[in-house]
Amino acid sequence: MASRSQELERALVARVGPAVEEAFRESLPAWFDGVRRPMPWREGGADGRRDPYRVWVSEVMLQQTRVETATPYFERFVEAFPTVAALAAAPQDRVLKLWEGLGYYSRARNLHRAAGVVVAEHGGAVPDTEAAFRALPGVGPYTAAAVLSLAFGRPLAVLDGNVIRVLTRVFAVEADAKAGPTRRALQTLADQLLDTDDPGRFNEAVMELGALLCTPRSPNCPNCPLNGVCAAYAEGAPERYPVTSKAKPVPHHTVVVAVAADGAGRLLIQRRPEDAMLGGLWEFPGGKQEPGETLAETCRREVREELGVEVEVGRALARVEHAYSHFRITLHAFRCRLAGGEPVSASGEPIRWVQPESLDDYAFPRANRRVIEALQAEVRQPRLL
DNA sequence: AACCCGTGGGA
DNA sequence: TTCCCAAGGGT
Repeated sequence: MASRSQELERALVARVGPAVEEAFRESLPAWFDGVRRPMPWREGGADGRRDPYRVWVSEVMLQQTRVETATPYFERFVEAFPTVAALAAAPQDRVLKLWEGLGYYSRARNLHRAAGVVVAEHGGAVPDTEAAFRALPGVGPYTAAAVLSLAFGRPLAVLDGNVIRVLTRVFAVEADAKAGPTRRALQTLADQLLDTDDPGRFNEAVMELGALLCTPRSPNCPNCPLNGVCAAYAEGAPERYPVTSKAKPVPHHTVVVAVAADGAGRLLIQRRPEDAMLGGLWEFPGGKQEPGETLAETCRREVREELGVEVEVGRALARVEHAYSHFRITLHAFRCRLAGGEPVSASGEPIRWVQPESLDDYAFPRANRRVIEALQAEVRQPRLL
């Protein structure tokens, strides 16, 4: 009894004939050479080869992130940490500060950890075999195939969102593109199509096609080098693919944070646990409003629970709407004053009193950064009451 | 397998 | 405004 992925695999691979192979291995790379966008991690060194470390950093930053968004982060990051050894030697706070605003912060923590492993176990050289590189934290099937093909010429086909979109269209795949069996079948298909003479060029060509022409909403089929072999184009409705299940509704929470100052005007911040969401970043103490609570009550309870001290809640400082990956919040920030006692973190995480100007030295999540912006705007234009 | 994990931009 | 989703990985 064949599994669903095996059945789909056979059906797809059976459709790979000379015309399809020529389209993917000749027409597509030729098109790519003409439109290839310059990117800082695409520059080769004196020997014409790319620095595996820079390719690696770029691929991690590009996970679920647009090229335009990642590019300035990449420039600053490799400037600060030019080598694996430099990254491994850096304190995590500094790594997270350079990642601030890019999101999915476990990527930064894992990359930092992985750099330590590369130094400790591979003499600082990025592993050039699939098994060794894949074993590093934060390196999954996509990143392994991307780095090893682009930097070392290994014959591994990438399967990312672009490739999934291109393949499900060319082959008119009706199955749920995100489901495991479908992904496995598409990986096999990509492996089959891969041009082993220049895997890096092939992989980048498919991804560039997905980014520039075979886009989710309104694909530019008339200019596509694959339109002669594309089933979705022949059907006349390429945007119907890939087929995916509907996203489930996201919950909404009301969150309150305390911007508490001491006599010297310093503000109280705390670091989030490493294994939590936004792990390792700093924030103002606070938390979710519970049913029946006023905002001030939430503020007092959260500070009491987290730091063991009472606060007097002052006036509202900011109201921030923010969407995370799987829920939304409305965040209310209040000026607060400690009513006595020294705050002690109940979770054991570091807390710190810092001058408002020094807040820029710490990595904060976006919503907290909005609160800081409101704080700084107030300094420039003080309230008169 | 299903869920968790950020953010910004475009339609 | 709301929704989608972008060079995914971990659990």
